[in-house]
Amino acid sequence: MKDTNQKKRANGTPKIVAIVGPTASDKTKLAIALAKKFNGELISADSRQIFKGMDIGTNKDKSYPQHLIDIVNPDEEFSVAQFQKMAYKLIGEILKRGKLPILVGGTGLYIDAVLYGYSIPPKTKESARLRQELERQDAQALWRKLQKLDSKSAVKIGPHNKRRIVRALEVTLLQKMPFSQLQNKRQVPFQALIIGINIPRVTLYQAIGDRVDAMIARGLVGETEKLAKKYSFDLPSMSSIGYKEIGQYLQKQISLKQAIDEIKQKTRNFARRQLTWFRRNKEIVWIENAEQAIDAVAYFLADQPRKICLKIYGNVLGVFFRASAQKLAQDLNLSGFAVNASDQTVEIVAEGQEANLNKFLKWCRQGPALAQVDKVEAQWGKFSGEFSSFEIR
RNA sequence: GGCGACGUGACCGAGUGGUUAGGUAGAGGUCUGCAAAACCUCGUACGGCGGUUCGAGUCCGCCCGUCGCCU
Repeated sequence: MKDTNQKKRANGTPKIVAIVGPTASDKTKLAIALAKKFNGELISADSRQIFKGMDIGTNKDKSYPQHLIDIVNPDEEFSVAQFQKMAYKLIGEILKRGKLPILVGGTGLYIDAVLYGYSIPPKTKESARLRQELERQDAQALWRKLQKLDSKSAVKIGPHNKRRIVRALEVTLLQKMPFSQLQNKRQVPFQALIIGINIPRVTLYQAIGDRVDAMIARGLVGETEKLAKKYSFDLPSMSSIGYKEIGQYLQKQISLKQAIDEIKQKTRNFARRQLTWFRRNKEIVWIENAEQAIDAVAYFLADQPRKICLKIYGNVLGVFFRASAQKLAQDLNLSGFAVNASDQTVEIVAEGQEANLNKFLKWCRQGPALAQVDKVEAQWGKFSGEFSSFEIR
């Protein structure tokens, strides 16, 4: 099984898997299981587990090797761009070893930067100086400036979000191009399966509470005390959830119980933001348990034909949707059919190679020129082989 | 039993006759070099019944409830 997978991997576009989900959703546990099963190596995509010495509070799992953990000291600067660069290097090396790279983590920006090839304007001496200068001014003034130079970004960011206003201005001024136009994606030399862990909200919140209690039991206070001897709580690393609150406790500003409650609260808020981030990515395959994840990866690696059932909402009738879909389906070697449903939607069943089905799905989200697609419901299933061609019904 | 205070949305909490206080939690969203960050949006409540008034969370009466004090 492993051998044939690797052979196939060696031929077509290289494949990688990403595991995403909110904090406390047991991403790492799942990733380890997948790594063992599919001969993979783990690359952590976690903006806090990069720090040495911050183990308990960031919930590191050191029972299995993971790349990009413990790579900088808490007082060192680190950025998405660095992460992206290191991750690309590792992915290349792991593929060369004939193994499956598995990106696992809850830092959505890090994941997307790698998966979608963000090209991030570089940091230079000028940019650093400019940023310092901008940071001294007040948000309102900066926003008005941004409005003039890049109104699109200004609208998107809003007048209060100073951090992002500053960055947008910095890039716009230095690159002499609006920030909103510089957000390019590069073609990425691999194909990714993104698995999202889906847990009911109440279960997740329960797990967060339990995990924080466990951190305390494992000595989060001691760990924080040790770190506090070397590092200031003003550092980004030290103001992470957990360390910040325990820091306040150590400085006698709040009680231990207050600190614990606060950590749980902040972690819940954080988990919610992570979910918002991942939910908007329609490529994510949401799974409920390890078996589903293993299935999804097996299909992905095996290049076995699969089936997908689509329901397309929007202005999709009388716009040559079915005809265009048929043409593409034929090009992609898919079989199945497209039909206008009675509820003003188009329904499509297609079977074929998963990669092609994904291309097809991507196209359906846009539709032909005249169509306006609001929503596409997709359901994956097992290949049946019942269709000999792709027809319009 | 008597006297007094109080009763505001999930929680905290302002408001004493005439727009939606606010905060927290919650939910939704934004996101391209700090992202465990930063920011945005949403939520019509005033214990019940009756009265006064053009108009009541805000005044009056009764009832219910909570708390305190007294007997």
